[in-house]
Amino acid sequence: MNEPWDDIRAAVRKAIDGGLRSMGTEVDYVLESPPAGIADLAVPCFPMAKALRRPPVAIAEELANLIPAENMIREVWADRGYLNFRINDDFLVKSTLEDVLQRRLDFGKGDTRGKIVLLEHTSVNPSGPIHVGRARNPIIGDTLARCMRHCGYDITTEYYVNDVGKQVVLLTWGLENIDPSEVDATGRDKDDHRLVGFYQIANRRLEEDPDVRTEVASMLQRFEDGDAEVINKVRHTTEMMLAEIGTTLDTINVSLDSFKWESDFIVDGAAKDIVDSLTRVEQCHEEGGALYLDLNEFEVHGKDTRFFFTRGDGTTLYTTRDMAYHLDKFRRADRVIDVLGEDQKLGSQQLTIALGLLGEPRAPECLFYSFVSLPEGKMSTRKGTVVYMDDLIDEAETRAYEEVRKRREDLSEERMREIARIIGRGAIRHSIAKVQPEKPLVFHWEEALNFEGNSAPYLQYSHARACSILRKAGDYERRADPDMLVDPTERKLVRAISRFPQVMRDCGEEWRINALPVYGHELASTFNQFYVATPVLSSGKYRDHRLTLVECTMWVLRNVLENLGIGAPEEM
RNA sequence: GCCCGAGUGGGGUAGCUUGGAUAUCCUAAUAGACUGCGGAUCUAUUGACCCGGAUUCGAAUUCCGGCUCGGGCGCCA
Repeated sequence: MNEPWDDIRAAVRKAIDGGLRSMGTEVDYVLESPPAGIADLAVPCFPMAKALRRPPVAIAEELANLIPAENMIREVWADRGYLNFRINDDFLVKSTLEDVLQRRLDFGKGDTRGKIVLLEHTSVNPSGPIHVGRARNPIIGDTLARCMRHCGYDITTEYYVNDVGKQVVLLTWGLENIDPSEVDATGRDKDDHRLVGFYQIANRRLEEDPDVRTEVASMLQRFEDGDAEVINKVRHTTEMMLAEIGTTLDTINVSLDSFKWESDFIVDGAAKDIVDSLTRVEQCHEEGGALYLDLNEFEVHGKDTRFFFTRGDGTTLYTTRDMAYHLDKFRRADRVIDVLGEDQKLGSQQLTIALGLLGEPRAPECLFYSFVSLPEGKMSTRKGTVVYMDDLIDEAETRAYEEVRKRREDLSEERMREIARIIGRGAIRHSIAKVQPEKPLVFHWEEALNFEGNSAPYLQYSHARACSILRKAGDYERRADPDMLVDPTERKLVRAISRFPQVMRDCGEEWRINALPVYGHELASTFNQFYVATPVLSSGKYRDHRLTLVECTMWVLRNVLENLGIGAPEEM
């Protein structure tokens, strides 16, 4: 699908190529979008100077004289070594608006790719409620999945359920051995919040009491030996936790397409197969019964270059099972994407190298994010120094409710609650999605729950305002006549709309999802400028055209919100 | 100690992949606009590229060296 700007850029390139040919050369050049206001498109002529052995200023001037201002090009001029273009707005207005009217939420959608993508995200340990330290994972993962889907990829999202290992086993032990009266019951009435108290106490016992250590170790051993009783008990605990985590994720509009259980790779022998294969690799060595690969030649190391894949007792390790999981993923998909916390970087490198040694040519594509921390430091479920997602969501909804009640006394209680839910939840997703994943993020209540400026409510409000105009307008004829949309604010708005497809490509192809909130704010802001400057309903012969522009804006705003996983209420 | 990230106005943030013209936007502060199609709005002003070198006609962007912060360096997950 060709978007308006693709056609424009192609036409401009053709004209430049023609100009260069008349000069008797075919040098490479970059066609860039200069800072707003200077020009629409520009070619810096400095890099050509060497090849043409002429000063950049002269090159730009000669090219400007050689290229005619016709068709899509309205004006060509040279400025201090730049070749500048002003493009024909009329074409942009007509093609953009017609495109949006016709495709609505499919505007900017890419052609279907033949490839299947498996995107793993969230995969948090099911040992406690999800907290905001990990909040970036589901939000980044789900937003990326939405954007890539919009770009035409066939995406399946998957949660890898960590039901093997000390954490869940310890929790299961705690549920059986800790007297419920010992557990602090101040938490909320939700299983994950109830269970986490057992987990914290169990951790303390484990540190203090050697007998507990022995008991838990024996449970772990039985689990790894495939003891059905232990496995089922642990699975039961995990299922309880997972269901509640799912409920939390659901409130912020995140749903996973599938769940893969780590223990499956023990039960079906895939983890053992990995061990057998790795044993035959030349880098494999043994120490005290434990097996490891020496990754010296790959320059990947922690304390040393050894990467252990079994314990001395022959049981497998997390990364060993993760290898089995990745081979399974590669069987199911063409591309495998993992959204991971930055603490997984080393493990992920080791995993990729080990897979390579087994003859797997593909590697997972990883998106790492840094953790959200509190002003006083890192969050820890074990230590109880956390802000839970459920609490953050509640707080956001409460604050949103107060705002709605202030403004909309006419609405029913139920409707106010409903709108407050959409606004509060959206604000959380937006505040996380707008920051580049690798940037450190310190959690502040006021910032996460900011409803002004560059925030979800600002986008939602602009959308609701557009809906309101369209509601009041009733029937109108959809028209996209450039001669009737000549006001600078109208032209600016059309330009903002026309950029959406490019932004979506940036999000889906380059994984720059934070570009979407940035763009959304620009679009909403441009719409608000148009709104104060230009009457719509009472604008006589312009009415239909302006309503068409409002409708197109509404579709694109909704499209932005949809790809961010944020609700778009028609009133608020 | 070694490895990997991040440092942009008072606070937050975009731009960095592919060097280019006047560094984006929010917030804050100050001053203003509107009986309007919804004021969760709009306009104006103030204010920043961690430090030092190098490459270049040109560096927030590339390279080298520091500093500060986060993460990693388990026969944990």
